Amino acid sequence: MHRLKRFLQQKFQLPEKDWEMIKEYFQLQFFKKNEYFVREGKICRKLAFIAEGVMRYCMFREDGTDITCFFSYENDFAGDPESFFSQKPSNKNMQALTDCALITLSYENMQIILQQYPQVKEIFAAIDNLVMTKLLNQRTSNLNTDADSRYREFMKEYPHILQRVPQKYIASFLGITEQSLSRLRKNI
Amino acid sequence: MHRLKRFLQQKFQLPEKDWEMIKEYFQLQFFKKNEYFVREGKICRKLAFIAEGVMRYCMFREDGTDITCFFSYENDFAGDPESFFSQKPSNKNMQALTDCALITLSYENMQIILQQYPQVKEIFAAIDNLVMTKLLNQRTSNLNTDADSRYREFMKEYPHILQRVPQKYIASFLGITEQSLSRLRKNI
DNA sequence: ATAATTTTTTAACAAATGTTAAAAAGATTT
DNA sequence: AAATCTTTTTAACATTTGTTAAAAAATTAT
Repeated sequence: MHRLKRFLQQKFQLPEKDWEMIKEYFQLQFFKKNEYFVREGKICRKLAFIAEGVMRYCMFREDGTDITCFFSYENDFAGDPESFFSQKPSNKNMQALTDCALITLSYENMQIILQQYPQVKEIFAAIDNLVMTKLLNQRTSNLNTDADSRYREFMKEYPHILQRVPQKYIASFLGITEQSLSRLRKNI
Repeated sequence: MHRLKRFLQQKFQLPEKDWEMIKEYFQLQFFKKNEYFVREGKICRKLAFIAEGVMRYCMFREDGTDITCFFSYENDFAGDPESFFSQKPSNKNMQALTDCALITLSYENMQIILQQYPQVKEIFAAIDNLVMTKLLNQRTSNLNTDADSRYREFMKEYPHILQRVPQKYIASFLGITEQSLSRLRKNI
């Protein structure tokens, strides 16, 4: 819990007393490696702050290929905003790649917070912006270069993830096969 | 102007009287084909609603390659949110690909609206969500398939854009060269 | 209309990545 | 510790995409 508090205070100057008011609406939940936090076809009923662990946002194509859209780890958010805010079934999955500690907020509790403590709306909006910016930059960074450069950039940008997740997921994130990734790693 | 009004009313149920109050803060601006709305290194001082035209969000690599991150057209938004909200220089460009009619909102005017008409905040937040969702799905759709499938998916998803912009931009959006795109188009 | 510029196509060859299959290495369970 | 399962590497060959250069087609400017 303490991690979320520190994050909100440092990044968004959430006042101590506001934290005291809203903290009871959050719940600390643990997910084992490979468990799913969001499932295709089901409604995403909670958003989460990742206190500990690495997760991936992924899709499964009809032909069986498994695509990692992106990774999230400590101090980032998890969940499918599209499904969460609309409370309609998600078309994506979010999976824990390590044992994870998530601080979750249910849809109902979010409603309560927004109604009772409207000053917190600004923070929710700021988080939205943060996530949007992350998405914008991610799309940007790995386009139009060969797999080798993409992997080098990945190593620079996400050194923390590199050690903690199987290469197959990194490969699918980069848009190549695990064999290709293994091959290009030889030349580095 | 009328297009923005209709959009906000239909999508977000903006009340007529709210529109009457805020409309004076927007400005109708025209951009000629190939002109830039956002420039790398400059602060994005306005956000825009695209009333007419097609734009692209792009980057120029040091090696001279020109990357199209994505396209936007009628009823979508334009501008670099990261630069706009932080009022720091942008690292991206937004270029008109056809003659465009934009309904713009300056940073100063946004501040005024948010202060004087706080009920509009919800709509701004909803727009943020809309943009985020678009970004999420875009990242998702064109990963881990060959260029041919990506192009076919692009045709399905963005039939409007197809006819209106040079193929080289579509190629750079798909992550291939214009020659490769031309080649695969032969087989369709 | 003509000229100039930009965009699209074509082709031959090079380089990168996919596919398949198998072995090796590493991790996890019994 | 052994057995099982998962991940990573390797290799040969096929396919896709990039590169270079040039011509053709389309668009824009004079």
